[in-house]
Amino acid sequence: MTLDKIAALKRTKLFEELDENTLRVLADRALERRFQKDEVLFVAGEEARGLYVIVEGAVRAFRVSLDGREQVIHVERAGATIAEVPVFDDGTYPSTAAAEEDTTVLFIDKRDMQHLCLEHPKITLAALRVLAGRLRRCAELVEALSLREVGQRLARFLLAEARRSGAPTEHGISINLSQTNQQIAARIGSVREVVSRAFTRLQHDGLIIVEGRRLIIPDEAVLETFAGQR
Amino acid sequence: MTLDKIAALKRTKLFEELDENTLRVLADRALERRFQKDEVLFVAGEEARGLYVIVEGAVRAFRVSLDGREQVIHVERAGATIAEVPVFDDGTYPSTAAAEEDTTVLFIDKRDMQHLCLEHPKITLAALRVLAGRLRRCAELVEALSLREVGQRLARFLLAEARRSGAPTEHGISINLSQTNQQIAARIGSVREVVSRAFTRLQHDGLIIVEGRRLIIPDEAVLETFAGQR
DNA sequence: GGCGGCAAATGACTTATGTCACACTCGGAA
DNA sequence: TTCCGAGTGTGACATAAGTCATTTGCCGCC
Repeated sequence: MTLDKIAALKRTKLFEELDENTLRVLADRALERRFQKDEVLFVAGEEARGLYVIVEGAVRAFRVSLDGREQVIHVERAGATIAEVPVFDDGTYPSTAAAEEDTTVLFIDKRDMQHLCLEHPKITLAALRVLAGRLRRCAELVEALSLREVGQRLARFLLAEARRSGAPTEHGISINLSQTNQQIAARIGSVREVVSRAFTRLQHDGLIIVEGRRLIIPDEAVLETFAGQR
Repeated sequence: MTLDKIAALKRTKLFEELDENTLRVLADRALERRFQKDEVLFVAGEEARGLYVIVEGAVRAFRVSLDGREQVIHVERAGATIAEVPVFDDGTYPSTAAAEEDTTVLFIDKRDMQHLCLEHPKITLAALRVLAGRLRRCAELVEALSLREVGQRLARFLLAEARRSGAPTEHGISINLSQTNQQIAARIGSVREVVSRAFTRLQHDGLIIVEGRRLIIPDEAVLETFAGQR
């Protein structure tokens, strides 16, 4: 069904401004693909063939060290796109990408994208905004890795999760952690055990309340201060 | 003198494709400013007013920790631009920027840039490529900080310097280091002393030959292997 | 209702990195 | 030449973070 493809495209920052006709054409050329959790979409260094629109699920872009440790560069969810960088600068994929959960994507050929950009300058502008945002986050990550310790990085991660999926309750913001400590570690640049200890520490200091995989941030401002957020 | 302004603009990736007339108009509206070494162009978090084109010298964009340690996000030299991100996504400056040496820049108002983009889609495309490249490097930096140790990060830094300003000699690639160990530390995410030791180590292992602030990389490939470069 | 397996917690230990202190080198200015 | 200051080198030490091994807890499934 072409219909939900169109809807999926329209949800993205990149294509939200396209008219119905162009969307339809694009949707026709877009390939639907499904990936199971941890299945790899593409590998860093490969020649890039196109862009991925996430219809459902989530994808992480990451790098791996020789000993197998992963560092996540960014995670994108439904409505976002992956692999814009190599599509726009004609290089290889800068990171490896894998499904963070079972995921459905639309694949759009690089050439289709490039033609589209020439005909619809709005897409180029939208892409520019997307990349600018990603660059901001990337700089943030660099700062965190270099200048903050693990506890602070975890605090920042939790604050981000709270903003993304947290629910206010009478005792504070409640979060259902969908990630394992392992996954969190890969995002904040650490390892499982250290994340586990950092959690214990935050809880002990009263900055968070942990109940299994659900947790509560009693006071966002206090946690932000601890995180050294500006 | 408007003439050298035009030349300076034409040297950039962003404006190289503009015709003489548009360049002239842009040059007229561009403000020339000079900064001494370590003078600050703008501070992270400030409302962004415009874009900087580096005419001469170099500028570093960085973040600082509470205890004053700096982490450089990127360094740009003559012919490059600084602060595209906030100009294109209308936010605040993501990092603080300071002159890495005595520097001359052209300041272009954000609005001028935005108008220019609407009238000249090529600029938008060029900007896209610039940001894509920057994102690549930023991901590289994240990987290095998270998954490589200081010795490897230093090796990567030296390889990059070799490519930028190295000269081939009969004994290998020769580099004149213009940065102090302090500056290098801020770029690779470490501190002066540790960089100093890392240098000693690389030299001891025969990966580099040091003669004061000039050094030689006898075998680029070997150093690359050590750096864990793909 | 018990079994199996994955993830979390935790103690014990190692290590890379950062901190502090101090001595040394070098080049420019007077 | 001598002095000065900035930058470098290096030993001694502190510590956050990573590694390893083991236990505990939880949850789904047979």
